[in-house]
Amino acid sequence: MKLSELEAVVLGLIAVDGPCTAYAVRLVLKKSLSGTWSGSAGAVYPAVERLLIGKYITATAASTGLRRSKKLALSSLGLKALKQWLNPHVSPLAATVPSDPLRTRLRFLSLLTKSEQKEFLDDAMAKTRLERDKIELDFQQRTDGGDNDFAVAMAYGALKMAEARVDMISRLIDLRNSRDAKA
Amino acid sequence: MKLSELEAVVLGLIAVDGPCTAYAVRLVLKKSLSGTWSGSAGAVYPAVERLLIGKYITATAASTGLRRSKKLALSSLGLKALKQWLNPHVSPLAATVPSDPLRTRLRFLSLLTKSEQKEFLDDAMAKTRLERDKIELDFQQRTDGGDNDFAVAMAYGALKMAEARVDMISRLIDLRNSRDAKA
DNA sequence: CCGCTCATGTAACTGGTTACATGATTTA
DNA sequence: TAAATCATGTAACCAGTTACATGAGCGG
Repeated sequence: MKLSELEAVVLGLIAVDGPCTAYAVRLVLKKSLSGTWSGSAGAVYPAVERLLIGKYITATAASTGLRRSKKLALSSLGLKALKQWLNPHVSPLAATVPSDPLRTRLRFLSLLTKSEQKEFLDDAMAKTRLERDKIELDFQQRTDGGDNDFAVAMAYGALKMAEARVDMISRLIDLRNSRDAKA
Repeated sequence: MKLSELEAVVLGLIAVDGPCTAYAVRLVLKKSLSGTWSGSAGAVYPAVERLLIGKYITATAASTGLRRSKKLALSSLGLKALKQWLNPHVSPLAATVPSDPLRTRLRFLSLLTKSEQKEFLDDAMAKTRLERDKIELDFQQRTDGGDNDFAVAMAYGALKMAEARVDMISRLIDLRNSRDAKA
């Protein structure tokens, strides 16, 4: 009854995006802006298999012509498991600040020379800005497109997070510039 | 020459915190505010072993009395590997917005009843606020304590990220409250 | 002397990655 | 008709988790 993060997301997608194929789930994961979800076959199909074994979902053959295909649907047990997973008591990890590989790397920047540090920070600035712009666009589209509150909130959260990263880098660059100016 | 995220962090800690024991590294990971790093023996010791095999670090026996202990030190090869790891070209993942288990869960909130949703959001609000306060304190301490720029920047980034999460939740709550008021 | 912390490890398990494989269908 | 995409899967590999084990030193 304890779902992995991927299992839960797959189950959740089957639940909210209606009965669908495993492939459809894969595509959603692949296209998600966050790089966390690879949506690789080697991850998704075994996860679906486990969900089937656990009776969290049911599969019905739905072949269009000769092409084999399975439509996956949520079971009542699956809904129960999902609600469990959503229970904050069960997933305390949802409370702690997520780790950020970029932030992690800052810790070790002192190992680089001054010019290497500058290079790193300039690159990070450019990339985080780019990312923020991409997400801002997505947020705008969802807002204008009248997506449901939750989807908009997710986009908003992602945007704020992207802005946090830009802030972090630009503040560091400014700080170092002012230090250099003084010296 | 391709380091896992954990291997790189272990290597980096050995590099910046001077020669130290594997246990010392474990403690740093355990105490880190972000829940990503468990610092479990089963992860750290094998990682150290791999770094030793790869000649990224060297070990010298440093037993105090009868207690066995190994001091780990960075090698020049290790420094090279770390610089590689810091190279943005090598770690593009550092550019994408990090995934957030809380944000992930928002996507599936529509499966809950209205009151369950409220419960979830209120709990999330309380917890993210608490987390933000904790991190704010840490940031203050580092600023006042004259920590180096990078450590302060990391704390700042973590704070901004915590604030982003609070924003995300509070905005969603407000939005739903105003919807309810209208209805 | 009992229990906690220091300090090291090991073994079983699990879940995700990479890469491969198959065959049907669509599109250029 | 060749290439891309739909749709399914499998197998080897790897790293991290959980849990266990050992033994020295230290504080109450």
